[in-house]
Amino acid sequence: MNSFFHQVYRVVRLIPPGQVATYGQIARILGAPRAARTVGWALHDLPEGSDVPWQRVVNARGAISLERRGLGGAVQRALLEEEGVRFGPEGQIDLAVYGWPGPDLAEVQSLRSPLGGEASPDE
DNA sequence: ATAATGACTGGGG
DNA sequence: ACCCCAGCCATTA
Repeated sequence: MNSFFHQVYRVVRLIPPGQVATYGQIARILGAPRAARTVGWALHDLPEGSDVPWQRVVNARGAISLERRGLGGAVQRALLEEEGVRFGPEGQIDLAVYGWPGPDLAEVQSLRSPLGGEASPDE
């Protein structure tokens, strides 16, 4: 399945340890700048044993959205701290420091294509 | 095909 | 700067 969800997973897998991206940023990379909520849903749909580093995705404020829902946000925070990400007094991450720059423009094209590695000759 | 949902975001009070 | 409200979008029922 080459759904939007799958594309989200591809991008998230590119985020290196010690860095974080926002839902909106992922959406923007995929060409759907207003689909931030859908990105969050994609991660929600993620199975436990997946190889997707879901913990590296936070909201635009640099905070963990899971914590607001009262779920295992502590787990996400612990995983990030293990990677070297430091949290502010309000439990917020300084995106200017730990924010992921994003993939190269060339990478973006392959991310949007049906195949994971090869880019298709459109646009 | 229509309606509801959600790990979001930006703007207004 | 903080809280609240309405918009947005892909997936599901």
